[in-house]
Amino acid sequence: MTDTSNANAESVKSFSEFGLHPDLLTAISASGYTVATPIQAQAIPAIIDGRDVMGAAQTGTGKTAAFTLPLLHRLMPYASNSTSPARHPVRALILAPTRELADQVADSVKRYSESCPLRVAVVFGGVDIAAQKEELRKGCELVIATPGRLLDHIEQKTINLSQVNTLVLDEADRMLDMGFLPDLERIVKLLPKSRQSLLFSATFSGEIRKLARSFLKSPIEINVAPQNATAENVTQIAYPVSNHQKQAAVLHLLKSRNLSQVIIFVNTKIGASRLTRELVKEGIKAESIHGDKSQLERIKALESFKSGETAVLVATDVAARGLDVAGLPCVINVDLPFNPEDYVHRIGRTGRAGASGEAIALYTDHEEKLLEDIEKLIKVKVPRGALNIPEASQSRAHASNDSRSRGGKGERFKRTFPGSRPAPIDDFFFRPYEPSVKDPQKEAQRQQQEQKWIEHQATSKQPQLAILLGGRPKKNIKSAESND
DNA sequence: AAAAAAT
Repeated sequence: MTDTSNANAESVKSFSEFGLHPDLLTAISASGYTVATPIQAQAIPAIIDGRDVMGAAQTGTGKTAAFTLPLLHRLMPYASNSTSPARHPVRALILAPTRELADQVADSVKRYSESCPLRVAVVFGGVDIAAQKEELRKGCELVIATPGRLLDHIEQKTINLSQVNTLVLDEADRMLDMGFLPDLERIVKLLPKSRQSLLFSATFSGEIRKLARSFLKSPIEINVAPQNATAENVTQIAYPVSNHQKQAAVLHLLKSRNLSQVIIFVNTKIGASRLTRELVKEGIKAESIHGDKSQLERIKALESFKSGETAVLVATDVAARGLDVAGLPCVINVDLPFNPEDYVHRIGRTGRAGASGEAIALYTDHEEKLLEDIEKLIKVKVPRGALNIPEASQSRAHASNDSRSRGGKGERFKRTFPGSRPAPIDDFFFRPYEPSVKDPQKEAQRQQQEQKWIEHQATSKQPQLAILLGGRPKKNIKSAESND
């Protein structure tokens, strides 16, 4: 209801102006921040005042700090060194849609609260529940959770939410998309009625407004990002390819451009695993993240990407939203998302915090409609380009010729680099091919799935992927053009 | 059509 669009238009606020707790200011400046982003400038004072807030902001606008800082500020009076669990009831609850996001918010909270005796617990599925129970038993002022595991704790009576005076729903639109509404309702029912509620969402759809009406009380509305806008500092381009060229096109892009790091989005979990395997086979330092991986694998993949150890992260939409990889220069959409809004989120992983970024999309005839839908949504025409993929990489004939050499796969990369030495710049993308040790049962399952996929590809009359069968293509081998 | 989330 409050129009804030012209508030703070010209004023740049420094963090010291908000009256935040000195310990927080120390942590903020230790993180190298001095000036608040627009959403922070608007949200921090409102949250400190105890108001409910409904915030629309693209991720990468400093949204997380916009609520974690004032939240911690308000929790400060409760900070205590007491070891009595009774002295540490849960006073604030942050809910996020994916485990990675919950973890990421927790990272941010922990960074800002490092020096104060506030206790923070992170609660999500896919990991051992016993450790979480123990932390909760000891007591903690702030809990960051995904809804499913939180309900698990609620049922097991290992958490008590009766003292929660602040609720944060992060990425609320995503939570609705994922069907969390019933879970949210169950959780919110357990919270005191008189509390502060904060809701953050990429957009304010009708559904979100409805949610806000039922969970928030006369919220201050903050809208710093035009809806569905893509950052101006992200250069977009789309290349038409045929389906069987996609993999070769990715390799071509990785090798011809001087990209330090890139997230590659695909639409399926199997597709992510497959592409990753092929990239690794090509000597590229790639890892994948998707919902069929164990939580440990997901955490590890994300960590090694964030640390810069991995050059390419192949992801499903589990990573489309909110993930913050500092200074990521490029995102490649190998498949266009079914939902045009997801395109906006995916490419929002780059060009964050004012940096410039590049968003490359590959699209087939089949996906042209999707690209048009995306353009309608973002109200921008995505420039089309042309890729000059080396012919050898796309050759089917070559694939069958060369398939005998499969036994020697990876031979080329057998030499190993010394353990943890950082790779030289020129080798940044490349690392030796090391088949990983796998759970035989899972591996059989995976192979079955892959076989299904391959059969599907065959029946849908798509040419087999050259590289999938042929290993690393030799250059300058001419071949018949595929005719599609 | 896909993906995500408790086990």
